[in-house]
Amino acid sequence: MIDLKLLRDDPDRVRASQVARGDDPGLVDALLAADDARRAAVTRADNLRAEQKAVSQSVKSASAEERPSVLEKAKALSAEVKAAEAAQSEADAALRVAHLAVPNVVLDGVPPGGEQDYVVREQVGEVMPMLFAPRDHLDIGVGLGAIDVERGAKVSGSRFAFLTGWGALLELALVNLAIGQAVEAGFNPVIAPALVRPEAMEGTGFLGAHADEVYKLANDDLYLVGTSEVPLAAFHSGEVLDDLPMRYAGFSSCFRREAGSHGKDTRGIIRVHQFDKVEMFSYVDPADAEAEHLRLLEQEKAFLSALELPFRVIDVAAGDLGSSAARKYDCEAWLPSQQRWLELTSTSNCTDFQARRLGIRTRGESGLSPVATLNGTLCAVGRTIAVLLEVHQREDGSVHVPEALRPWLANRKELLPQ
RNA sequence: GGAGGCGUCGCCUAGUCCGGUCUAUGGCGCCGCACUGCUAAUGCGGUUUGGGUCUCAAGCCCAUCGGGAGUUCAAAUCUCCCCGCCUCCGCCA
Repeated sequence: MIDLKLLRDDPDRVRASQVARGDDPGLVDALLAADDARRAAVTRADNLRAEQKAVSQSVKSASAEERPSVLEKAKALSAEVKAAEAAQSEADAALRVAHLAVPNVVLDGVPPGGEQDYVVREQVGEVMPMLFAPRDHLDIGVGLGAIDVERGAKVSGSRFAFLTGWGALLELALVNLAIGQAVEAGFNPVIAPALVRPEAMEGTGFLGAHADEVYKLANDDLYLVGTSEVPLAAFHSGEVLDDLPMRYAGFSSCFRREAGSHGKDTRGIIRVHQFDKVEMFSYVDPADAEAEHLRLLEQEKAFLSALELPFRVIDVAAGDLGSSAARKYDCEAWLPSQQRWLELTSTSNCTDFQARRLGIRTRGESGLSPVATLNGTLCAVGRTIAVLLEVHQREDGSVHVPEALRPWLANRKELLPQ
């Protein structure tokens, strides 16, 4: 939720943000109107309550002959208060709807426009031309006995896979490498629940426009998380944090319905319903948010570099940001089989937008105020395995093992087809 | 799954039986001031959070006793539902 004070003081800035996102600036005026209406309703109800309270308190001290008329007056006021309170809760609800409809205000420098309007910040590593026709990760993975999508489909349906043998060990190696790097960098490691209550899902904004993406367990009123950003953000909900910054690296399984992506990335394990992920999450003072964002990006770059993968960093355009994000950087690795860049990590600066909704505050000079929250992928395992296999493949079907992963892979320098 | 107990403004706690005196008691901690070579001790004052009003300052007003609904002129207190924690029983990797 955006800061209503900012909205009242500088509505043009919020309108400009909407325009940059390709979103409706009219939502800003609707929110302003809802805010006005609510304040009017609150003032009216407050005043009536004050009056009622006074009369009500005089009931006890009233003399026997006064009492009936005082009681009558109190009853009449009580009914008025009831009506005013109903009007107030209606106005509250209307404000909430209008408030939730306005996404975070984008930061200065974010490229305007849609999905295609990203700006490439840098490229790390070179895309080496393959001297043979590259195979895709599924072919390679099947050859290694590392990926089994047929049995995945038999047991769980399409977009599910088994990781077996070297595939299973690769996952554990990646997770170990990622968690180790994060701990080294001062992140507190966390194994997070993958099932959360509605409030956690709502508070992080995942039941908005993308509610279709989320698995729900209706019998238990619980949701399966699509990322450990959800439990990590909700971790401190409703709390006052005195020791900022706080940094976490959470490991969890992630579940996505992929409702809107029929026919997209259907082959292999690039887009599946269940995968594991190591996610960084930071709570910081809002003044430090942009610096922290770059810090998360550096962690992602260091991790991909350790895997010896060529990648580029893009500054995602305003229209392609999630509603909570004020800025987002993606790292995209080169996928040889498709000759394209594939998103491997994504880091978002949510400023105080998410924290306001979750009630996560810190003590400042002028009392309590929301913190800033930031999240970033350190390693989305399945997709990273896919890219690793493709980039490090050799003509004979063997796969080079980056040095950083070898401690967990029996010190192998290469994986050989079965 | 069954039975019982508990939840008060940072922490602990009084109040709940029997509705109005609760503008929620006291202690600890914290902040300010006084006293004092320094510290400590002592004394005095302050210390929930959110919202409204406003010269966005003081002040004033409203709400807030785990959450919600209800009864009532009036609810921390009575009723119902929900959530969480604890104890015991059952089941279980």
